Order: sequence, then C-alpha cells, then structure tokens
Amino acid sequence: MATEELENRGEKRSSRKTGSRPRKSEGELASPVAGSDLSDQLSERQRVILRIIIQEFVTTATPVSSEGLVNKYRLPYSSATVRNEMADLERQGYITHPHTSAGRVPSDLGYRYYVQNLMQRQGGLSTVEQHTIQHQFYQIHLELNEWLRLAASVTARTAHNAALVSAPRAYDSRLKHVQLIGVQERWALLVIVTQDGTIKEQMLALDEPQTQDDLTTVSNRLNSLLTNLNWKQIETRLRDWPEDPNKVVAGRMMESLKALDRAQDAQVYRDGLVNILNQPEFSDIERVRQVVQVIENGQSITNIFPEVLSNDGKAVQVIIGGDNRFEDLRMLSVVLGRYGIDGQVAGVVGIVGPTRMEYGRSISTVQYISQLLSGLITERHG
Amino acid sequence: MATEELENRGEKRSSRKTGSRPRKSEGELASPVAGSDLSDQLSERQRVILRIIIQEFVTTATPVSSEGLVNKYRLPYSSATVRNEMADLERQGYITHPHTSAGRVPSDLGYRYYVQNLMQRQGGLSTVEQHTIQHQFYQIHLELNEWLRLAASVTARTAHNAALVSAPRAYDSRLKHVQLIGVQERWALLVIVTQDGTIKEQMLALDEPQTQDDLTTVSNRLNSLLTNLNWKQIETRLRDWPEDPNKVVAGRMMESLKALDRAQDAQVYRDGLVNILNQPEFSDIERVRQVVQVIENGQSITNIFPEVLSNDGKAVQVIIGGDNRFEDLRMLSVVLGRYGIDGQVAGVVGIVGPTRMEYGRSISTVQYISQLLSGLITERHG
DNA sequence: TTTAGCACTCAAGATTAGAGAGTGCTAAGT
DNA sequence: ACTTAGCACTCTCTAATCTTGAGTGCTAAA
Repeated sequence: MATEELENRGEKRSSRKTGSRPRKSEGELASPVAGSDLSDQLSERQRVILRIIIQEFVTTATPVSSEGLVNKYRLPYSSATVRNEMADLERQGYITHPHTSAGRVPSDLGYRYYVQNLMQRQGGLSTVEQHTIQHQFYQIHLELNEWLRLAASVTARTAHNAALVSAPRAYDSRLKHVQLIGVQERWALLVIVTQDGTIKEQMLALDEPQTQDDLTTVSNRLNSLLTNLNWKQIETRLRDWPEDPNKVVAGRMMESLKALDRAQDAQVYRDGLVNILNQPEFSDIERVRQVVQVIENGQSITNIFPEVLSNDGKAVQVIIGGDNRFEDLRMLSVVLGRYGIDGQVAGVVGIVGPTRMEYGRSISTVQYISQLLSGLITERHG
Repeated sequence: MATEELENRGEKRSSRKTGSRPRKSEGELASPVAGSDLSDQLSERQRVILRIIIQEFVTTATPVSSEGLVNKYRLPYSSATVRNEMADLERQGYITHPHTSAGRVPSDLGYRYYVQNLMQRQGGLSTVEQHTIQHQFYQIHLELNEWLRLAASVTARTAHNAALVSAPRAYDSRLKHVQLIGVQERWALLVIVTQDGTIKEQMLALDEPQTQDDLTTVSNRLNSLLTNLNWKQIETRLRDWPEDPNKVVAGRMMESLKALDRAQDAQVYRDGLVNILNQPEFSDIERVRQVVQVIENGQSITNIFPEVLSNDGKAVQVIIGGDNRFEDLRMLSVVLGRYGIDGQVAGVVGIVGPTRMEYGRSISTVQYISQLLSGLITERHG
C-alpha cells in the first residue's frame, strides 16, 4: 500500500475511522515509551499542520519550526501547541527531526499521506501555461518522435524536474505496411510500419542479388498476405510461406517484429536532468552521481512502466522515495501517467525529482501532458 | 591555432627551430620580471619533465611536486633542478601553481603542447579490447541506430568519459524510396528512405479520403519520378508536378526532406555522463551543473560537428578547455573524430571529459570506434 | 650547471568558543 | 482536558586561532 494511485484527488479524504491507518516505518525512533502512542488517527488540526509543514518545506527546503509556522500562517494557536502536535505527528512517523534543535521535515510517509489526503488541487497549470504548451505542440508537423521529445522537454520545464516520456506502444500491434528497399547488390532494407505508426528498419542480407523490382514484388506479396494481421497471425502465415528462397526474408521479418517490441521498450526520451541538480538536496556529489545514474540508464524507472500501463483507470501513479521497493530511488519521487488510446496504444509520461517535490504541480503536469499527447495521437490515428 | 589536428600522431614532433611557438595565454601570471623570459623553446629535458608532469597529473589528479617526480621516475637530476625547469615551464605558460606550496598542474597550453608534441602512442586499445568491442557490434543485426547507441556506450566505457555519437549524414542525399501509408481516412504516413539508409516519417493530411490503393499508386509514381535524385533535383521536378490534387503531397514531401536535414542534426546519441562525474574535479556542484547542462542540451558541442566533418584528412580533432572559443567548455576537453564513407556519408564520434583526460586513450578510442563504424556502414551500403 | 640547504608560504585540519535556533518539558492558566 | 508561557537544554553552524607539513624559491657552494 505504499503507492498512491489517484483517480479524483482531494475528494475521498478517507472517513475518519475507517481510513487505513498509517504505520510507523523508516528508521524513525518514536517516543521512548513506545506503548504511549494512543492516537493513531490525525486530528483535523494535525492535518492542517502536516499540510503546511509539507508545503513550507517543499518551497523553502529548510526544516520548518513551530514558531515560524505560527507567524507565517497566523495560526490561531501558539507555537507550543504546534510543537505538541508536531511531536505527535513525529510519533506517528509523518515527520522527522534532523537533530534536536532543528525544525521538522516530512518523512516519505508524510508525503504519501499528503498526496493521498491533504493535497488540494494546487499547483495546477494556468490556462496561459496550457495554451503556451499546446501551441508548441501544434507547431510541430505531426511527427511522433518530435512530439515526444518536446513532451519530455516541456514536462521537465513545467514541473521543474527531470522528465521521461516513453514512445507509445500498441497493445496488439498490427502490420500496416512492409517495404523492401535495395541499398546494395546483396543488401536490402526492410521497413516495417505498424498500425500505430511505429517504423522499424532492419537490414537483410540477400542470398542472391535482386533488383528493386524483384524486391518490390516480394514486398507487394508480403503486404497483400500480411497487412492488418498481428504478430501471432503473421507468425503462422509466415511459417507456411511457400517460396523457399524468400523464407529468409520471412524469418528476418519475424525477428524484426520481435525486436520491435524490445526496441520500443528502450525508446525513452529524457530531459531536464539539470533541473533536479539545482535542487538544494543535491549539493552532495554522491547523490548527484546516483541520480544521474538512475536517470541516464533509467532501468529502475522504466521497469515501472508496465505497471503504469496496466493500471486500469488510475490516471496517475506516484512513487515516493522508491516506496521501499526500489533501492536506487530512495531519495527520489516519481510521478507517472499514461497516455494513449484505450485498448490501442499507450505510453508513459513521467517526472523524476527529489522527494521534496511539488506533487500538485507534478501531477497536474503529467495529467495535462498525457492528455495532450493522447489527443494528438488520437487525431493521428483514430 | 588553438585546435590540435592530428594526422599521424607522435611523429612530426616539429623540428626544434621551426615548430610554431606556443604563446602564453590564459590569465596565468608569468614571472614578475616579464622581460626575463629568454627561452621560448623547450629543452629536451623540459619536454621530458612536462610530459611526466602531465602523465602524473592525469593519473593522480593531484598537483605534482618536484621531489615526487624525481623519486617516482628515478630522474638523473635533483629535485632542485626539476624545480628550476618547472619554474621555466611555468614562465612559458605550460604549467601552473594552485598556490605557493602546491605542486604543479598542467595548463591548457601544456595539454595542447603535450597532445601535439609529447604524447607518444600510448593509451592505445589492446587487441583484446578491440576484439571485445568489435564482437559487440557484430552481435547487433545491422540496425543503424542500435549501432550508434552501442557506439556511444562503448566509447564512453572505453575512454572513461562521456561520449557523443552523431548519426551519419549524407553529403548529397538521394532519395531511395517513398511510400504513402494510410493510417486513417484522411491521414497518411509518408515514409521517406534515403540512399544512406536514413528513414524519415511525416504525417500528411489528405484533402479527401483515399484508399491504400490510391496512395500506393501515388507512391509508385513518385518513386519512378524521383528515385535516385537529390534534394535539389527533386525540388525542380516537384515544382512541375502535373496533377494538382497531389500538389499537396509534393509540397509536404519537400518540407520533410528539408526537415530531414534539420532533424538529422539533432540526432545525437549520448552516454557515460556518470563517468565524468566520478572524476575528482567534479566534486564541486557548480561544475557538475555546467557539465550536465553542456552535455544534456549539447548545443556547444554539436556546433563543432560541421567543422569536424569538413576537416579534410584530419582524422581526429582535440579541443582543450574550449580553446578560448567555447565558454561553456572551459574546464572540459573534447576529442572528436569523423566516420563514414568519403564523399558519401559522415558522422561524428566524440568524447567529452575534464581537461585532465587521458588524451592518448581518448584519441585511440575515437579512432578505433570511428574506423569500426565506417567499416560497418561501408559494408551496409558500398 | 647542478644541488644542498633553508627560509618562507599557504592549504588543510583540529580545536575552541560563541551564538542562535528550536525543541521538550513543566507548571500555570483557562 | 486543553492551551500556553517560560525556560533549560541540545546541537548545528560559523568564525577565529593554531598547528602541521608539503612544497616552493632562492642563495650559496660544489
């Protein structure tokens, strides 16, 4: 239950008594008298305090103090009261203490609670921003990879963090067109276009020299035989491919189709790494190295993609501090959203940043961009 | 004259009297008595000392001391002598002093001299390494972008630095094949394959619904009319394109062809950013930020590409500390090499790292990888 | 021309002191 | 029972001071 999945944010707010009770986690030490934690539920005031602690910390990046809060937010109770509440919140694991005389800092659990229950619709994109973004997309002439590159760049800029965008992938890809193009006497380029507009190229070694006309003939035959079939169907058809000399082509084609699935995985557009290096938590080189590692090779994050894609109905998924599942994401949070056309194609838009992140804005950004991409793709192939 | 261009390294060693005389540059302060620099030429001993200072500094990353050198390299003269020579080298701008009681550090000028004159063939790749690398390429099934991705990754790993590889670009690109593929009633995908194997996709809005057969007919006509022509020729032909309804297609096609040139620019594969973050000079966050900036958006470096591509005969180009031309490359060095087929296609392989870099190894790596890529590409289309 | 010797410089690390921020707790007030 | 004023206590952060040692530059002798 570590992963937040939001459908309609800020509404459900889990009724007082039934809400799943957050447990202490992390290495935080609760009060010495462990048995003394009676309150397992947050009072309204505690929720208010937790919320502003988080908002404050997210913007200032400095531990927040009781008195600071009272002054800045003109709270109707004293700093001592706030201190008491803070102590309680800490006992329950929502916030921590860097050291005795420091203010409070949200824990991962705190952020999770915030994202699930506390975050009102804030950090949303203004209509001006939305228009600006939209405009950029419509300036590009309907080029899938340009869109994706732009999406990564815009997402990063808008959310002030690093962004990842995966190319859309068909659930059940069907062949749209095959073309063999001779590039040299004994080499041909096999170009495969799938229903979702993905293009895959593959070089083929030919057993014997063939003219472009020969190749075109083969292409045509392949097309009439295989168009609109999915991989499975193509595989069966190709098995029974009559002419022996072309068996090679058929085999290679199958290879390509499979490779296409794999390659698609790897196709991820990244941008905005610099943004997260500007965050004060990355004044430590060791962390920078880790982050760059994580984002550059990107394994740990792309591993989550299938999960996001199969997450029916859940628009956005937030993974905070790696959710105890991903070691290398420990100090990072990831906001992932799906875009595409239901039942046809789907890709992922993601934001990566420190756990101290503007979750509201990140989520809004992911939502907006994925919605935008979905629109563009729908327009392109209904 | 800031840029080294090497053809046959380690040989020319510029005869004593005629070699172009390096001038003091940078903000380095020479001896207080500015007029007192008599020797404008390095003695053999000074060259030896300069060389080992650089080699030593490159491996240890710590300022090298006179006595340290004498001990470690069993030099046949005392540390005092070395100190004198060092003072002279510093007067001429080849090395510097972080502060009074520190050892010497090579200046950019020093590195340049080293690369031009001092560096013997060292840091070359062992045959084992070469085989390992080659093997990896031949495991990939002739997929251009996979090759390039791999090239970036291997280059980075081999040179222990960040790597860039640009996609090969034809000098005079000729059309190999065009195909219109209907993806929706009023939308078609235009796929363009050029002689060098590059593929470009572009969506087209159709004025009226057309069947795949219609589209194929147009494709065929385009092919028979335009195949093997270059952009210029295509442009003229298209201008006179007879059928009016297809004028749109023709126009869009031209747009695509032009876009292809631009897009090609942007297509750069990067890898190994982490490697350079591991270098001790990047313990300072500010620098890290700059480097990530430079490599992520990559403008400053890709701007140099055309220069490399047009560099006839010069195999490898080394830019040290930005060569006073590129502000954001000040603490970085870049080693760039060209690959491709003479007069047909060409791309760039590059290495980026701190100025304190194993130039020998970087150069060897760039040479080997570009030679390898050239081979692969030649094989693919003669 | 080389080198031993030595004074001089400066970064880096250790130590100390002081200030300030913020907490936790207690006891009084409501 | 909750709230709050008050205060002791803790711990970081900064500045100041000192010490150490590495490494140079220069001088004078070989």
